[in-house]
Amino acid sequence: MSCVALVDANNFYATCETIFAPALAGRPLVVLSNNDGCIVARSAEAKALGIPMGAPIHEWRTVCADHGVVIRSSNYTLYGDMSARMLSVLQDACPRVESYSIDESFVDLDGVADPVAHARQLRDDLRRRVKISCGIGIARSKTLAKFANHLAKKQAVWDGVCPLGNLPESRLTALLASQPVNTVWGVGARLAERLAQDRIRTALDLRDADSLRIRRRYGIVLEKTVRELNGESCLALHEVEAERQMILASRSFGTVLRDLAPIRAAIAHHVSRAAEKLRAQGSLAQHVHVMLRSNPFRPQDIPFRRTTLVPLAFPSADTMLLSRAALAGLDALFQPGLNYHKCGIMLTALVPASRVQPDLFAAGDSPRRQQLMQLMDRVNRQHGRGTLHLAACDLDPRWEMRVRQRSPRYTTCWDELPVAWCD
DNA sequence: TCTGGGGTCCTAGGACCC
DNA sequence: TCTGGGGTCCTAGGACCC
Repeated sequence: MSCVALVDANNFYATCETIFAPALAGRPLVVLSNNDGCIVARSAEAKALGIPMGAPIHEWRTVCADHGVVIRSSNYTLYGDMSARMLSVLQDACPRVESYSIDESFVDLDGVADPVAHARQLRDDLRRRVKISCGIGIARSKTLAKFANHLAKKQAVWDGVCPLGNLPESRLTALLASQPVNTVWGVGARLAERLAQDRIRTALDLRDADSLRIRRRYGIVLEKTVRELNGESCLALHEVEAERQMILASRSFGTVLRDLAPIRAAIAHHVSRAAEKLRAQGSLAQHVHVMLRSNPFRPQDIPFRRTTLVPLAFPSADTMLLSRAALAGLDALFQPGLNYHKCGIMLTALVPASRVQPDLFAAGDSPRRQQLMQLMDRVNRQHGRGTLHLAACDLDPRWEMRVRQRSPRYTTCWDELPVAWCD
């Protein structure tokens, strides 16, 4: 792979919100995280108001009110569906595509006669067919393609497509020198701080650093980054999504909880979601971890943050069995008298269901229960998530998160289809 | 009042084995 | 006086990503 493109949607969640509500286009808009807590996406107009990524919304309510900012809860059903549409447009045009995140894909352009023309065509297709505008970076390695994409979005001169490979060396050097080291993929705030002590402050400094020294001081991951910045492709394109090594389901509560009952209902709910994912990838879990914690941002609360591991007697994907294990773990963790804020479960030590031999003595999931799980998954796929669920999930709804301003699920829910005209 | 969720990979250190 | 060395496996924690 010596020519790779990164296609990345601009303001993806914010754009999704405007596609079926065109009256919102051109207005400042922010999308909130789960539980309506933080700002996780902003339209260009909201960015122009100085509203930062990741800020808690309550600190920005006044600014939003003063400037008529539209506030939306996140609608992952809608974003997931728009993401699938983007991916299918890319796959129509390119044989080798890696879906890297909900709004980004790597595309192999090796052997394409005119990669820039190809990228421009892709960009037009996405705009026409999905109404999403993208930036595209093209380079010799994934890390450089990410860097190019960053430039394509940030600097208007590129008109959305930045091909690093076509530039004279002096221009590339100047571009790398113009960007701080933390704009490089894989360099976060912590690493940037440490690198600065070694006088590595720009992307160029990192590219020109001694890779052996980087390996000794920072590890093998950053060494690969350095080599990638030098145009050596070290990170392969992953066309098929790998099976998950762990499956996590957690949520903060809509309100502070002190009782065990609603937390038990939450855990049963999280196990159900995780077990569904587990069965979807054809795996069994051997360990269930349960997590329970207080709100770290409330200094008046007694800090609490604990995890417990419940090993299973045999690998399983049975919601009821996993749930029983998780609830036992929760009961062991729970202490009366504390304010709780979030709980979750994690399934680990996953093995492919096909590889587990049924043991004569240690029983596995019984065939009848496997059939029941298959039926449950089928019903929930056809009639909506949660149609068939454990009674334990219903016992106490006080844990449920806040979703005050979610837009309709325009593309995946019959009752919420957009109305084009009416009498 | 109010601060997300779901992943990956690497490393260090301890237990254990021969 | 003096107490090995190399390997594996597991876990916890840290850093990163979107």
